Amino acid sequence: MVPRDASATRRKLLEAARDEFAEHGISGGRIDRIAERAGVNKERVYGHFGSKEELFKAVLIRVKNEQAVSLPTPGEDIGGWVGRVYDSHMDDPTMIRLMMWESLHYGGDPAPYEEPEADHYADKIIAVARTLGIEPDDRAARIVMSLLGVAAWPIAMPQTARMLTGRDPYTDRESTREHVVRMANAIAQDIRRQQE
Amino acid sequence: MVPRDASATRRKLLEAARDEFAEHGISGGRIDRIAERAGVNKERVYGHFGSKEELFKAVLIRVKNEQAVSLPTPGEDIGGWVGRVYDSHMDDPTMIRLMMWESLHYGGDPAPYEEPEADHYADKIIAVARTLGIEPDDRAARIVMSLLGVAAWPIAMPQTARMLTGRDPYTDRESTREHVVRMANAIAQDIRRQQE
DNA sequence: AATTGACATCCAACTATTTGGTTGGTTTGG
DNA sequence: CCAAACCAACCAAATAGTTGGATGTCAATT
Repeated sequence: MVPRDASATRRKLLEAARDEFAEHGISGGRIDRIAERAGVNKERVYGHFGSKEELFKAVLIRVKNEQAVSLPTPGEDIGGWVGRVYDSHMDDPTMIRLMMWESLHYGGDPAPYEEPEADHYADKIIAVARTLGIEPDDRAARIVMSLLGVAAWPIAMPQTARMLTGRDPYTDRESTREHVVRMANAIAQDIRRQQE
Repeated sequence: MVPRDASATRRKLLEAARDEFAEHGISGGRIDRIAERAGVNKERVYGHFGSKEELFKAVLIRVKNEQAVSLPTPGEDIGGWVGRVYDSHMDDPTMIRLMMWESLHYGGDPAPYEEPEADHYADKIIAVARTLGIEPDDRAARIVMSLLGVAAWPIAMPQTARMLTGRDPYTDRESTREHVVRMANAIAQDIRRQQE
């Protein structure tokens, strides 16, 4: 029923596509290169996924699921958590790049595969809310969003960072990290203070 | 010496290219469409700019200069300023999209045209530093970067925002705005407190 | 004032190449 | 022997970039 391990081919294609799309986006990504990277014939892309667009979606779904587990979990120390998130993006910007391509491709509209129920971040929201002593509601969700943004922004927009600070955010990694942690702590501090 | 107003053609091309690239990026942007949008022959793109890549750079340079003047100037009220920045991006995401395409295209490396001297944000850094009572140095620059990030993040990453909050950041504009302003004030508050 | 030469602007049509997607046949495991 | 997986070769459409000639503008010349 499953001759010649098709699922392995599928996985190799997904990984190759993940790298290719992270680098070049959906318009710039080349099916030929993906097939070559995967060591598989080009036709297999269409056999498994149907089209370039569908392959792109499949990559995003897979990567988002992976990210749900690979992203550090927040503890008592909000700044420390945001620092770890910063580190993980810095070590491997694949995720951040894919999400930027996704955003640019689908614009403000929901991506066709998005299910609102699939909240990969629910545990993060709960953990942050507990640490901050607030309810895990919309407000907490938005705070998590902004904390993730504070960590990702200098990596997502290195040109802006460079123009503002005059330094390269990659060679200047340590001090950027310290700054990011401080911003996160400032936000956490402010929420805590409002609780009183 | 300048028959048949070439500079007008050039300007029309730049504006058409700005819109096209903001929508589709450099790989997805089509020279034919740009020429058509501008109401000009395709060859004029090459006459004026040489290549697609050069046209993209020309657009970025132009847009960054425009942004330097169109971006609100910070006053006493940091939150209010960040709120206005949020509004301007929300009303017209062209700038934010172009900078995302730029970042993805050139990666961490400096874009070939970047001049470190051209600090379009110097006045913003000075104004923010004054309001916060700190020196207009690296630290102040990084703070401005993060404040701009806080304003732009929900617009740059609507998918993330939606997945986290379960709401559409575009229809949910007002409360997102309030949140962004609060984050900015939290950061400002924290800096001020440290001054004591 | 009219003519003309020089030159820059502009365009329709063309080209070489790339690219997403397809097809027809071959291999492989059950 | 059958169905699914696989592949080499192929195709039509799209696309960045080019070419050769036409058209408009200015300035020098008559």
